[in-house]
Amino acid sequence: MNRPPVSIRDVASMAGVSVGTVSNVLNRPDIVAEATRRRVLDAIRDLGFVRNESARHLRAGHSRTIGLVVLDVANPFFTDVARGVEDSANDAGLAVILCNSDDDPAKESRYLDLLEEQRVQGILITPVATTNHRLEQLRERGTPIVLLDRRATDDTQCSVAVNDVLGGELAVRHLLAQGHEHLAFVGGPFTIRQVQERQQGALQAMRAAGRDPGDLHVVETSALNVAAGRDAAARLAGAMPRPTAVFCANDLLALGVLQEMTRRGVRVPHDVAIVGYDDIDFAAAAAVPLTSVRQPRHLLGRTAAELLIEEATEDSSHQHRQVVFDPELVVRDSSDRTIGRRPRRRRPSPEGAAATPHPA
Amino acid sequence: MNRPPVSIRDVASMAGVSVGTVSNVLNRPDIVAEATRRRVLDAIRDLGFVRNESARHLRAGHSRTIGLVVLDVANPFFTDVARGVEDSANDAGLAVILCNSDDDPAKESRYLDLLEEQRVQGILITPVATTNHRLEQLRERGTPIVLLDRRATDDTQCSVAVNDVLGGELAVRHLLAQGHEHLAFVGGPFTIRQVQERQQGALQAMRAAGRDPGDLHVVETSALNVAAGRDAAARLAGAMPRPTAVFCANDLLALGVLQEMTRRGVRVPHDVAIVGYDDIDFAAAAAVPLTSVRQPRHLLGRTAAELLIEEATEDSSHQHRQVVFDPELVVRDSSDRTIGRRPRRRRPSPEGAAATPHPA
DNA sequence: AGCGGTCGTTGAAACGATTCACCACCACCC
DNA sequence: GGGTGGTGGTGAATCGTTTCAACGACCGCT
Repeated sequence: MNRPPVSIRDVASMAGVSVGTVSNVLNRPDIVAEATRRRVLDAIRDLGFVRNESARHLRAGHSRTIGLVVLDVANPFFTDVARGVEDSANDAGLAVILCNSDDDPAKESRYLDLLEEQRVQGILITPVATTNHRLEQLRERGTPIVLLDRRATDDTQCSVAVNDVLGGELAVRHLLAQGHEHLAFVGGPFTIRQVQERQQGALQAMRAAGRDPGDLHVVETSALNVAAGRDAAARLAGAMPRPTAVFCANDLLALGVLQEMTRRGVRVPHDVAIVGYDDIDFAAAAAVPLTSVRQPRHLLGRTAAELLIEEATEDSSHQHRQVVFDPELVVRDSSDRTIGRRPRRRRPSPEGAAATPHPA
Repeated sequence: MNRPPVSIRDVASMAGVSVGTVSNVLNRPDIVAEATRRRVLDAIRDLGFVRNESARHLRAGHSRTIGLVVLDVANPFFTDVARGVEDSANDAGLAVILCNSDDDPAKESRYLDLLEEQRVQGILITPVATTNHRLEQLRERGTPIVLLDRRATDDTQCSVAVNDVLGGELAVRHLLAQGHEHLAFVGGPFTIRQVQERQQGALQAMRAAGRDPGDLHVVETSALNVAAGRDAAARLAGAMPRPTAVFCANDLLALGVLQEMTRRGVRVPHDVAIVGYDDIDFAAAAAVPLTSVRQPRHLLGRTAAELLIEEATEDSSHQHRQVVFDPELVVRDSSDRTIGRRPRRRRPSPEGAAATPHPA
């Protein structure tokens, strides 16, 4: 069953050439004579020879892998980011080592050790804490690092993030343009940077429209899930004046608000408009398709990986960049005042994307 | 910035010992005298020495990584499985290299090459095709392979899967127990094994209850998404007699059915009961919380990784095993006939689990 | 014939850690 | 003093590949 491993030396002796020639066939086939090359390739095939990457990399000094450290792959955000990273790495012939820090600094640190021992070409990371001695150290020792979904505070490193303030602005600007007077923001806890920035964007949009930011009815939630959304909607329903438009810090909250409003007989979007954030698959598939702010997650991952690869390949001529992507507003029925005044449009079903290619 | 890499040799000369001793400090610290050990450890710290895994593995003959090849990590099913794999690998001190085959045999093959070159300890894979020459070859050359979410046809390999027939049986048995007479199955296309097996389970449950399997009203869909579910519901609404219970091949279909039924004024669960499959996060958070069949996804990944590690570690005494997990029925409002006849229970909110820990 | 230039191939020296046979040293005891 | 044992450390060989100086063969040119 377990045949002895076959090395370049075995190939060489079978083909009647030196190991150097075999290596040339593998790496610079053009400089080897046609006949020799064929003999070597035949031997490789017959013996089932497979290159040993460890040996290659020992010589090269670094491996053909990059590390990806995220808070949790089970989170759809990171899932899409990971896809982007992988696609990009794949194009460059690199493998991706995936690590979940679970928001735990100790676990993060262990994974960084592991990646450094693997001599990865570079590391993409959403660090648990903002300042991180281990990361500094890694960078000093020559491992390129790119921050994911975090903005670098100085220009000694690359980072890739999405502009959450703009996202909040887009949402509220849209609601104001629809003629809404009484707006609410639902989100929390405010210790989360994203929640804060999205609210900040909402306030900016108010100001820009000449409205008093104090008019924004803020409902702080204890979490970012559907249940919290339902609670928030219950609180909003009793408010005077009742807001006619609600911007939620994420889609789960928005779905909760939608459910509770519907249950209370408040019609969406006729009586109240709702805008969510993240554009998760279910936003489009909800009972009332949800307007939402979409982040270019796949692109985020892709770009981060490209920056990393560039930094790892370029010979110290690399210019660090802090890329910030703009999110995009996807308008659907939940915030569309024209609904009901004209025939219901069946948009080209976006939920096709929500299909599970694998049904399990 | 880029300091020269520091090797075990540098450590040795700084500590005034031989490289062998440094290696001993790293691998068998107990056989080194206290004083020497401390001197070596100090040198390691001062120089910032980091072991080179490539070199270790070149000697060892295999690396401390395992490969995970799935159809698509963006699919929540595989996301959870991947988490399980990673947790397990982490316990064993192994790193996971993540690969998406995208259901493309060519891409799968490329990744298998890459993993073999990395001399991974083993590979966990959901193969695109059922028979796969590359996999045979890999196994013959000594790389342990464990099939994920596929049942091995012979006992020359390990596999880990979930019993889809039983899942279908559980769903329909439950609906029959609730006293439903007219049942429907919604799912498709039937080329998908999971769809087929879930239907088969449904039929078995009918037979076991002494019912004519022909009574099951089957609606084949073209896809497994929300839109297809809505279409199926439209078709069901016109059927005579109209089924009072619908079992859907996955949750997206079920949510589509739920939406369309509600839109048509058909009340769930009063007029029609619905059972889905997969227990995705949104099942619990839907307008009417959805009864669903839950698969132990995390456990699936964990177990697969454990089998793989066992096979890779044990010295040929390994017994191949085909593990099949049983799914579990999670009953919620959508199939609960008692709803409305008694005060609405707010169950301990399961959608807490649906929170995005990372809000982005 | 002698020279310079290609072309194709060779062989050995790296890369960095591990392993193992072997040695130096000391202690102890007959 | 010579044998025995134990402790602690050494140094060379090894893993499989890449790289590069060097070399032989051959050709064309003077």
